[in-house]
Amino acid sequence: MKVSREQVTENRKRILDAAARLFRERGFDNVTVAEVMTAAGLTHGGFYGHFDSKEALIGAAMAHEPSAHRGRPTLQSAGRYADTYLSRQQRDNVGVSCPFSALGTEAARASPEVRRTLTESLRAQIDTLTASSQGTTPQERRRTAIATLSTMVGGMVLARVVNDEHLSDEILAAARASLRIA
Amino acid sequence: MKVSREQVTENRKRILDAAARLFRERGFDNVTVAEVMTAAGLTHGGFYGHFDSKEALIGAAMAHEPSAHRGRPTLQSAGRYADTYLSRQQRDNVGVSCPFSALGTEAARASPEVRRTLTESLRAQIDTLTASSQGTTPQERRRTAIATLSTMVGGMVLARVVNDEHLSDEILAAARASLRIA
DNA sequence: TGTACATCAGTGAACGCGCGTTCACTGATGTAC
DNA sequence: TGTACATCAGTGAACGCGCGTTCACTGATGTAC
Repeated sequence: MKVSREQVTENRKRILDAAARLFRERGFDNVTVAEVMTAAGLTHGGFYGHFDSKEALIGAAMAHEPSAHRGRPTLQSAGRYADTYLSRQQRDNVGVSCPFSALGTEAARASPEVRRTLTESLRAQIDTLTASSQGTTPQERRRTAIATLSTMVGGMVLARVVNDEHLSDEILAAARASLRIA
Repeated sequence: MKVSREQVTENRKRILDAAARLFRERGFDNVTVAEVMTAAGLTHGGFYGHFDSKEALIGAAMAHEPSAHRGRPTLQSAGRYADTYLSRQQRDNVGVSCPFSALGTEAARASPEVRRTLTESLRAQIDTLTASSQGTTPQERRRTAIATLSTMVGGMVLARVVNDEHLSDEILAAARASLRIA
């Protein structure tokens, strides 16, 4: 049955929210179109009214700001941001975490659209973090910001791979302790 | 036709070499058993004489030291190791690179066996790197080593995701410059 | 404002391809004598 | 050492399941009058 225009917009948002979460939790290849639609409260047949293909959904989901992220405090200090990023809480909630730490190695092989989206997102994060990074010149602060993001992403990837929670916690703590943030 | 015992051992090694390379290049899910066998110079039907399942192959491939890695200089300094790790050469040859940077986000969802293997491998790398890391106490050197590995892995993941080679080079350089290695 | 009808978002069955896995067969290996 | 034969690694056709995608249908929306 036809639904109202507002409902269509709402449904699309729910599909993207579900996709963003499920892809982070299980990877692009281990989530089916039908699962995404079910999680969005719909049936799989309607999917192609919203997107051309699963690949198009992946592209849109990576460009989508999930509802779970909205309304979060964004103007916290860089140090607090990093501590939150490298928390056990984030590690254990991969569904709402940063796409680089949740999907980075897969994203490197994804469509040009996905890589373009993530590249822009990373540029924005570098610029933001540069302002609060240590260094005497703008160039040095930018270098520090990039290194900080590398440590955050790598620390989270390693913390999620290892099967020993004690070591995982140690990795998060070591990564946090090493950051040079104002 | 039956083959000699030495040939069986050699074939198994070739399957594991092919799998280790193909999985890094394309991810566990985007490589078929038939492709691995073809790359090893065999046909797909023989696969189950060597391994119980594709999942078992993934486990064995992650525990396998690929032939491409053997004979490499291992006793170089930590600084040289890090510079090599964070080189454009490594970035562009994902097939022979470190499993964490090539498959990290997928490995986090892989079988217990894969995670166990990678955890042991990471422990060994932490111990090795601790010896050449900065810090006044063993604990501090160990923390530095973990942070260094995090930066290396994260820097390589980010460098491979972005679709702008200039930015990618900049990430590698910034990550290299930030390391605190003796 | 009310009514008739065209539109079209969503449903669920069906399709077909790809891939992991199985299996009967082949023929070289390697052992028993 | 040579011969007969049992073993078994590898071959390639076939199976069957899962998943992306399609499509005829439904019925609520929203528009024309």
